[in-house]
Amino acid sequence: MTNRPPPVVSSLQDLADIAGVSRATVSRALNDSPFVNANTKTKLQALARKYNYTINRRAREFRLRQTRVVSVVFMLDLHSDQHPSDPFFLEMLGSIADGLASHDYDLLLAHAPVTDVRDLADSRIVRHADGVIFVGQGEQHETLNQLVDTGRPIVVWGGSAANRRYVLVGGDNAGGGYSATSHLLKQGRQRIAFFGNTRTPENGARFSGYQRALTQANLKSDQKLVVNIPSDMQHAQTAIENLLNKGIDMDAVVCTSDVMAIAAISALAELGVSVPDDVAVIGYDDIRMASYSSPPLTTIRQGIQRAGGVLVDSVLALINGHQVESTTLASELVIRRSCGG
Amino acid sequence: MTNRPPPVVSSLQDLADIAGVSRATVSRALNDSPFVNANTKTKLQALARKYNYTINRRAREFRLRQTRVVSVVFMLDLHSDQHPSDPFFLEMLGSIADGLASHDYDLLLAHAPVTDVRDLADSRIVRHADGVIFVGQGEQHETLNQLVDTGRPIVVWGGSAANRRYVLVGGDNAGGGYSATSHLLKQGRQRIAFFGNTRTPENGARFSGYQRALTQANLKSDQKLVVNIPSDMQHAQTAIENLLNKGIDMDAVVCTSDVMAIAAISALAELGVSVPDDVAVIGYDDIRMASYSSPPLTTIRQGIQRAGGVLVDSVLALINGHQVESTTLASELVIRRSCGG
DNA sequence: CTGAAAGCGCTTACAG
DNA sequence: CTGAAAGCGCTTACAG
Repeated sequence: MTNRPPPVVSSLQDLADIAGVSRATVSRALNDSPFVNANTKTKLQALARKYNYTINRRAREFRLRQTRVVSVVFMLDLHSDQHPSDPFFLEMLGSIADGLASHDYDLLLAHAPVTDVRDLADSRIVRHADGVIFVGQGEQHETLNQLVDTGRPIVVWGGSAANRRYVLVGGDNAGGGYSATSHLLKQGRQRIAFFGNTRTPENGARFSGYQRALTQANLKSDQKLVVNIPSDMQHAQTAIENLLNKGIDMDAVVCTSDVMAIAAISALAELGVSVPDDVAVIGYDDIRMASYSSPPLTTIRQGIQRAGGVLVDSVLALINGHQVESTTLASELVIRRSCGG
Repeated sequence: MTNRPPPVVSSLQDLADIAGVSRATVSRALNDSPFVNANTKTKLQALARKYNYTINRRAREFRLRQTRVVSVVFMLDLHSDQHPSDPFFLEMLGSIADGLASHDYDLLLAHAPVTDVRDLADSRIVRHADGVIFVGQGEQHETLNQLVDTGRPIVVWGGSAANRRYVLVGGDNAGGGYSATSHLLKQGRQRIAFFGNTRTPENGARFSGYQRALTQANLKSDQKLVVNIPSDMQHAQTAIENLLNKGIDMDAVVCTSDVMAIAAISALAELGVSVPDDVAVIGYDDIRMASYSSPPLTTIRQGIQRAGGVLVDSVLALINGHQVESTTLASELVIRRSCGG
């Protein structure tokens, strides 16, 4: 007497043959359709588990003309040739990945910088995904607007910009820039520099908050202290060196990212300037490392975990044909030691 | 007289109808098959471009039973409940993403921690990809071995381990641990601590290098200075506090990651201990931020850019049925200021 | 509630 | 070099 090997079940039909039903019924059962007898459904689902069968995803996607993939595009600053080594990106990516996974969607990662919509609309990134999440707008607000017009579900993390047609999720940038600057003013700082690329909507809003705080304190902003640079470490370091070389008077710096702030502190220390005694430094984002810098960084927290969830919920809603509102998440001042106080 | 709208071409058949050939010929032409007349091919390719048509990827993948996707799995330390906020991961991810993109493969990101092979082998991550790159082995060497037995193309970034059956790409960890420790000894340090989870193959090898350097200098390692902790910032900070609280004599720390080193420096500074005057700190990885910490970090460089390329070339070769050798990349001591000298 | 049938867009062995 | 034909594994409108 020979043992027959267990049948290999690699399609709906195989399972249907075993169960003695049609593959249509198996399809319905496994997709939890209401149009199957509850018993049949339970039996079929158990059978699928027993034979370790799951629906062939490519076939299903092909049939349904969907991909069940969401692309994530990081908008790199075109003026900075650095790779995105900012941990803010990784934390955001992790939070998006978690959100997508919980809805059984895959995450397709786009790494190349984006310049032209037409290229983008035709790219694998957009064509092979049901929707796209952009992290940051860079200076490509208009490109994003045009992409919406192609009808693809897209959601953007960033700051508000005029004539926006895409769904936006972002922090309260004007508020963040304001509270960072106010905090510094409360510590008695008067010569406060601003580091960041103010052409991006996020940083533009942060800068307006900075200006508002200054005005409110009856100070006017000094162009020499406004340093328009990409938000990376290299530029922050160079900016500190330039300011110091030129002998420009300054007692604080507002940075548009934590990595800039960390690099600024390092550059200051290297030149014998004490933080926070001589110059206070405040960051933005509250990446994990902010607690572990020397000194620990005072910064504006963007709720990164929450952000990922909202971004995912928003694209998914769009994909499912729903109307979606833009969202602004609260920003919070986190006081550590880099500003004294 | 009315203008007829340009025909929408959304399949091979549509293009074939326009060209007056069969869809088989169009398929061959667009896939650059040698079995088509060169002129026909050129004409058809031009036509495809004109009508902005590209082959439906899902249909093709379904037909060919391939996905043209490579998954990337970060092996998180199961003893650390932190998200992977280590920039090393992001830099590695970027480098892998670049490599994959240049071969027209998509990157599927896996974020959930991995425990059981059976779960893993059945997971979307493995089933919906042509191959998988694991970054780090964690303590799951055996799990990885079992996964190879399922016949899937997998490549692992990590350290060498006994009875390995998977293809490995990694740095020279023993050499790295050795040169880090030797460098410290040359600076006159004698009480050198080691921070890291030595149960992972990578860190185990680094630790053996540490021990070898010590032995060679006629010092023996002191168990009180060997701190077995996950390679994250929180644990590094706590370890410094513990050592100092217990009054354990120490003049240097070898860390198994740059983020640990940065956190250690911060903890030391908070407690009034000067780096490098009182305690020297050396990191591992040479993430971008290593140049910008305070003080700038002396560390062991792992060629992250090169690593991504090798990992990608290796999985792709495996996917194409080739034999693949494991690779060891050289490690390099990068001297900055955190160890004096 | 269930099944037979059509069809999604592609590739390729086969025949010419 | 080219085409007709089969078939990948699935879903769903239609009929019962």
